[in-house]
Amino acid sequence: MKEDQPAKFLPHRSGLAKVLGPREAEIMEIVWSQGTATVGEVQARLLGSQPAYTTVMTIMGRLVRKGLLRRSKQGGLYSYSATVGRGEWVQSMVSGIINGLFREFAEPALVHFLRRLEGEDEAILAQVERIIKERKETS
Amino acid sequence: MKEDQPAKFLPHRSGLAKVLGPREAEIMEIVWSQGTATVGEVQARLLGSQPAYTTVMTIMGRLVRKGLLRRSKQGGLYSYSATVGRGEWVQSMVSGIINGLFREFAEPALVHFLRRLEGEDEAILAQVERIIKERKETS
DNA sequence: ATTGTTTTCTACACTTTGTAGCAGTATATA
DNA sequence: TATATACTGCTACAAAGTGTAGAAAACAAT
Repeated sequence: MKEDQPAKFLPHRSGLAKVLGPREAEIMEIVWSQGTATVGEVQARLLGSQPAYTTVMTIMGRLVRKGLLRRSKQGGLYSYSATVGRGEWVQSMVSGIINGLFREFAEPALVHFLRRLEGEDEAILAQVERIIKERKETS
Repeated sequence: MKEDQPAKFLPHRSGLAKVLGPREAEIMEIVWSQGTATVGEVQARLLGSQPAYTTVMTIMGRLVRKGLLRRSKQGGLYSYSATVGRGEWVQSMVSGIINGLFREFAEPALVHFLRRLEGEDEAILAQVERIIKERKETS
């Protein structure tokens, strides 16, 4: 699994907007849900505050530049699709952030993780136990 | 412990510049190391690319606005000091990021955390074991 | 009071993101 | 084929955050 190391993480925002602009996030969600989409289709799905067609195009162009979308001519007009699946992308984004955190703030990060761990449910604690056990046997 | 929820986290930068501007970070480090500092003192310590006095002042003023510094008149000129200690600030900053991560991406965050855990040293694993044991006894 | 330092205020550049217009090209349909 | 419609490329602008610094006002020390 690649670790994408997103440019920024904004803890106070919600969803993917923690990492992308709110519009960018909205558009990625639409493309992921459709698998493939044209600018027009995306615009049509932006029900609430529907931005101009060209606005959607600009943003999608930027997403291509950022490597999140790819596009190919499909009978005269472009068809956009995500370069990686949503789950995969989220996982590598999250991993990148955690690694960035540990790279410089390992101790406080661990402190907080462990504190959170105390509140996790049984199944997860069991999994953690298993990891530790395996490590013991290996070393 | 408060959780400050920093506005942004930039995994690719180093040190506090992951959360503050590079200059802002540099200045905070100086203030933390001195305990208390004037604009002039901070400027004097910015050895490499020494910015103008007023540049330092602008940045320190912004840090006051952000709540990281506080200042008080000390015989005619301002004396700046951090509102919280470095360790404390780092801890709450890191906690805020991790919480922000878990709030929406709990599963991938946990996945990655556990994967990291496999590489941690004995002492930490022992600590994790203890946490789990305590939890078992409590419930 | 004159000089030198500090502070306040203001300004500007650059980047990212959201916004959109205009002009040109391609498609479709009469 | 000609014209309407849709799409694309390019350009532009605003707002926020950050780094930069000057001008002018306030203040301290001699």
